[in-house]
Amino acid sequence: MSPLLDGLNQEQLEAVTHGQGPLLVIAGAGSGKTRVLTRRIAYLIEEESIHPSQILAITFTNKAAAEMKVRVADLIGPEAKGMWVSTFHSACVRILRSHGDALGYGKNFAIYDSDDSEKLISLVIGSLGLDSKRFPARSLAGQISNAKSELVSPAKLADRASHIMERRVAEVYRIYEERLKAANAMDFDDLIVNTYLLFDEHPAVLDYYQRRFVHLLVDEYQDTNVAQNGLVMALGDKNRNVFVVGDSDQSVYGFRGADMRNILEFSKNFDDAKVIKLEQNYRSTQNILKVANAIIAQNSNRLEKNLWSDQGDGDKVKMFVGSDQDEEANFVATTIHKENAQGTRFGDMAVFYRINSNSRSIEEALIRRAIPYRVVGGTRFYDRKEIRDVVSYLRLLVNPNDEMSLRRVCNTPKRGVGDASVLRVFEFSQSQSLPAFEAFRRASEAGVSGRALTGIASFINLIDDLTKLVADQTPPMAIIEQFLEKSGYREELSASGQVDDLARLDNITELIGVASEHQSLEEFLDSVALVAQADQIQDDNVVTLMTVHTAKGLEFDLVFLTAFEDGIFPHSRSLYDESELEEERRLCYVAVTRARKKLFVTRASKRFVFGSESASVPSRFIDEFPPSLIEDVSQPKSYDELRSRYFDRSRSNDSDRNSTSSGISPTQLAKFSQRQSNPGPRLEPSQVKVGIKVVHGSWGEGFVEEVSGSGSSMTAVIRFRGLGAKKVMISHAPLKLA
DNA sequence: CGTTTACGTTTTTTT
DNA sequence: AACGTAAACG
Repeated sequence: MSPLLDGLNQEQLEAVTHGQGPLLVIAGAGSGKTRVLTRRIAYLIEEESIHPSQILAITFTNKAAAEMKVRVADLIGPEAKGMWVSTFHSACVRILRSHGDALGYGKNFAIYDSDDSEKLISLVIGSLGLDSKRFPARSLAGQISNAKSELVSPAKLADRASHIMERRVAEVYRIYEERLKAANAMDFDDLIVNTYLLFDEHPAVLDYYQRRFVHLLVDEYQDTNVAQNGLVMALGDKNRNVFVVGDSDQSVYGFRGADMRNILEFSKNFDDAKVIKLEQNYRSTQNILKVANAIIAQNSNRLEKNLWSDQGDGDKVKMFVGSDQDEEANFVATTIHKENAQGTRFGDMAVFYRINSNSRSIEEALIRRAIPYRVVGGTRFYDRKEIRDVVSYLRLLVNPNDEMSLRRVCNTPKRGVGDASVLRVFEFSQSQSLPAFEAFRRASEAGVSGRALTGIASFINLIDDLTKLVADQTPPMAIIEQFLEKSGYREELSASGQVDDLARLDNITELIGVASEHQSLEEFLDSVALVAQADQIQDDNVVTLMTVHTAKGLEFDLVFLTAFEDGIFPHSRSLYDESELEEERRLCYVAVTRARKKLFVTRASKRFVFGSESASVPSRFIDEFPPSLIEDVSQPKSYDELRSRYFDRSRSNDSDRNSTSSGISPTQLAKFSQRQSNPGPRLEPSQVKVGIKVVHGSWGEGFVEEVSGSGSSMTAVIRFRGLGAKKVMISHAPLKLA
């Protein structure tokens, strides 16, 4: 027997060796679906003589795609490189870059993220004279996105509208689409929708891809939306070799249009589809699984299945209630510390929360205990102002009519181009049907004069100069360098001398580092546009903090599920809608099933929400945990524990920070965690000696005054100029030799 | 045109 | 509490 099939159970084997035709794999949490997918691909190539280029595999994140490629290559060798393994969005970009012109888009179209599209929608709302209170951009962006993900065009939405408000939404949608097209830009949803339309309207293109992709494999099928499902159906229509894997119990993206029906009705779309259920869990202890099963059993809208494991019972789920969020966070940090002392790697522990804002108190507690961690998600690196500025410039060099980028940077750095002038230029562009950049060139005709006109002229010169570099195929990293010099952007930041601005320069340096890994500007920009939060996860032995959504697909020995309170988890917006509550419950199921060995569920009796303190009620889901599988660990059990709590508190209060009560300032926190997420060349613990001069990424130069501990837990007291002495963890802090 | 100030809004979750 | 936008001032 081929080694490809070693160690597979009966169902896994059946899935991997499935012949032709559609197959639905219902894969419970931890049932080895990644394994099945990779083996399946390898099997197709090795045993069924399918060429790698004939395979299209869709994963949920770019990181998962990269990993899958590596795993398949491990099995069958480097020829796996020719496969398309990517997310829906990446695959669509690839298709649209080569065939999107058939839809009237240039090949150099820009990709708008949700920020860009919300701002553009906001402009449209303004241009229609609508009241931004009654028509919030955010809400409209959501409605438009939902329409798109269900393949509803502006015209259809207008037809369907029964109320004046809805007609307005449809109108905004229509004009938004026009503006996108004029800017030669697509938003995230367009990438999917336009690929769908491309196939729908151009049978020859569809035919080409149908012939090319003999086998389709799609992971996380429960999280596909109508448009994505339509794409799969279209592509798979010819060969019908559609292999989808999913678990409707883990569908947690309903809010962005994901539709469980795609998986529930797969067998209707393909009436000859074979269905295989994977129910043996290889990940968690029995107790954890029993809890998970009990929770998800409360949902009515689901396919029955029962996960089982032949592993031992393991620990009970430990519950902790703190008096407030700090006590809760302290418990988490203390427990992590203890578990680490007993041999669990930091990298095998994770802290989950329902909403990003809950990371704050946890971070503070971890910093106090000098525990290395990384926050995944939250404010993304690519959402930082300086990064967006640079990226906008780069986008303009590829597509000068990218309206949102033009608006963002035509006065960055300051050139005296104010709102009024920008408005004139864009009105001129629209009234004369001129491409946006052309309107900038003819700004004087648009009625711009004086300082603003000079500013625009120098802006255009800058873009023209930089565009020449692109034409000469200058590497992206060199283009950024040139931009920083010629535009005066670097000078503006370094001249200000503000700590924040220096941190921004660091971020840009980091962006240059990422850019250096890319050959062409276009390719670099595509990768920037499509990074997922989960793509930032890397294995370097630190505790991972993230939302439950981001944690989907991951696993850890030890998991903390925090802020488990009604209104937070389940979220207050879903309390009164049964189907939304079911989605929250699935989310809870996802959280619980991430844990291999130990699960801690924590909450606080009161917590700060919107800056004021409010009482918290335990999550209603707690009642669904089988009582016999819960252990309450709230009461401090030993003198040691009491003492360590006291110790933590007092230390947090008498720190030498000159800031106010609440400990760590948000900007410090941001810098700290951002540093975590992007490790650069660091100072080795062994290099640190009392008396040496070092440079800290955010705090500048300082002298080492004291050193204690060793290896990864080594700490030093460093005196920074103007800031006093700080205690830092060497392996954790952004330190370099001065 | 740009900076400062006041007020209102925010927190679901993300490609 | 923190951030962004709208209004007021220089």
